[in-house]
Amino acid sequence: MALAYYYLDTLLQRCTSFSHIKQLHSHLLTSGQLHSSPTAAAKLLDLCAVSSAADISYATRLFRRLPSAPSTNAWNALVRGLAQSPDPTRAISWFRDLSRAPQKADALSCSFALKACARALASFEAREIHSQVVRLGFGADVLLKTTLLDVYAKVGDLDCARKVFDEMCRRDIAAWNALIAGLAQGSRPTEALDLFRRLREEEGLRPNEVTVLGALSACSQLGAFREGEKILEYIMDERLDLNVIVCNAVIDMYGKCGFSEKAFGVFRSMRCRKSLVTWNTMIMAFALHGEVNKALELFRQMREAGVEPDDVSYLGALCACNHAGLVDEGVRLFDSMAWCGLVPNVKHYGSVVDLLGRAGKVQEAYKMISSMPMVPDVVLWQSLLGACKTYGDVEMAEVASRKLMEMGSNSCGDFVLLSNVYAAHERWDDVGRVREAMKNRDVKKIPGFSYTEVDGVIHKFVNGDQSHAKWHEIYAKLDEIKFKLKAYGYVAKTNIVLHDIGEEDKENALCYHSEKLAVAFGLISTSEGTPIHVIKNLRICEDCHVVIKLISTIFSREIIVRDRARFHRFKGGLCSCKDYW
DNA sequence: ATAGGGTTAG
Repeated sequence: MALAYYYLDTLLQRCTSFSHIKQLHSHLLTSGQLHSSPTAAAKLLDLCAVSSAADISYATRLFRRLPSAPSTNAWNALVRGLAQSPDPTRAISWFRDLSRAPQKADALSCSFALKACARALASFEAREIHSQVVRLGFGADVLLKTTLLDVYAKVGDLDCARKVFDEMCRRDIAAWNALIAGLAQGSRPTEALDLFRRLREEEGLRPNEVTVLGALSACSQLGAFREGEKILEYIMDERLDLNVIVCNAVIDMYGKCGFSEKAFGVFRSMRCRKSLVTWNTMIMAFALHGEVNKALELFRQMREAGVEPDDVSYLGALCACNHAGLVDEGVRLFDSMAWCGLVPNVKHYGSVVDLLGRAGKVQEAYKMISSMPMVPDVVLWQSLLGACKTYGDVEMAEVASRKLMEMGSNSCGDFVLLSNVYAAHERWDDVGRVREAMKNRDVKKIPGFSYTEVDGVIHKFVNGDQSHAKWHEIYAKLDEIKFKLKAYGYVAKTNIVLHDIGEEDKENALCYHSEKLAVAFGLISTSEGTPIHVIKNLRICEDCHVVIKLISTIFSREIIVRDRARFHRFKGGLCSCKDYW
């Protein structure tokens, strides 16, 4: 007997395991419904392809044995299921088959196929489907356009995403959200925030949870805490703080802007249930600030709160140990991952190698790299090389450098480190050889920059920068600083500068590092006693670290510097990193 | 009978 549709729907809902699906399949087969009703067939396919009990290979077999030509719905079930499967590229080829089939692709087919492109990072295919969307006459579909925009952003083609956005004749909040989030995730946070401002000022649309997430992520990257706090005010006004993901983003924003205590305040007082990500974000925030004990305490507490740590939690805890030089604790944590059934990934290895290397255990770090079950990446060898520089290990430095060359790394920093190791041993011929190799290769130098915010305006500096409107005053301040430092017995640490320039030039090269310019600018343009926040894209250099410590005493200022890896909080001549970084 | 936007990571 054929099942009535409402009865079929009930059955479909109750299918929670694969054996249920098979039972239903055989029932539809014996009752003849699979043949007589395309709807029933499509529904069964959908169940096989996308439900919790899904089995995509069963779905494809079922599809191929369909008695009559599959309906568009049947195709869609497959494309959707494949788009969510481990190999989303298969969805794209099924979509191509659909385009050649007598049944036409509809807007949904396109949407699912585009999702697959996003997951597979297939930008060429996304373009292809885009043109098909237009040809099929779905060019004005707001939902499809939003998907399209989102896909372009996710495959890294932000300019295309922007173009789709600009061409939309009607934009609702989701379209804005897609672009704001896309820009934030694509490391273009300034544009994301511009768009967020425009949305509020021009369009009269109300930002929702998703909007503020994109904007907060942009603030985290920029270290823009004033903007971040304004967004937090809006969140509280609109009661968006009932959403745990929003709370996580706020915690992250405070953490990345240098306020671990404020982050913890949000963590403690949030009105919704904490998720795994909440704990991980807070642990990482403490780690970033070098507050090991707080990070490890939270790591312990999360279990008591019934939240099992995952690989990201462990990474946060390892990172905390790394920033504090807790070697034994770090190694112990790393080893204990297996007890929880967690498999360390390259980042866990990276963290431990760095931890061992910084502590001077260069051999052990090397052993760790050699014993890794996956291919060590550039970052790992760079950590080892950095350790070799600190501890003057020439042989190991050569090993690491050779690996880096083999891997095609031609970043300036790698050469400079090796050259410094040789220089420390006064092996000038080798130094010259490295310099020669740098000239012969097309060495990439990442320009260092720092910036600081004053009255809502971001002031950015590069090394030796003279483009700022107030550069004369800034350099005058640095001269004053230089003079005062002498009284404290300061001598420039010129050993970290390349060796083919004169001693005085070396001192000058150091003297005008971007972070010093930013700090000097902070000193002359903010009132006494207010903290100065600086963000830097690279790691802070030894000389700047010494100088800024002294500045914090001489001028009684708290100076907070976020470098590539962590925060340095300078106060009263000391730094929160305890000179270990 | 199925569509768009989302947090943590060396």
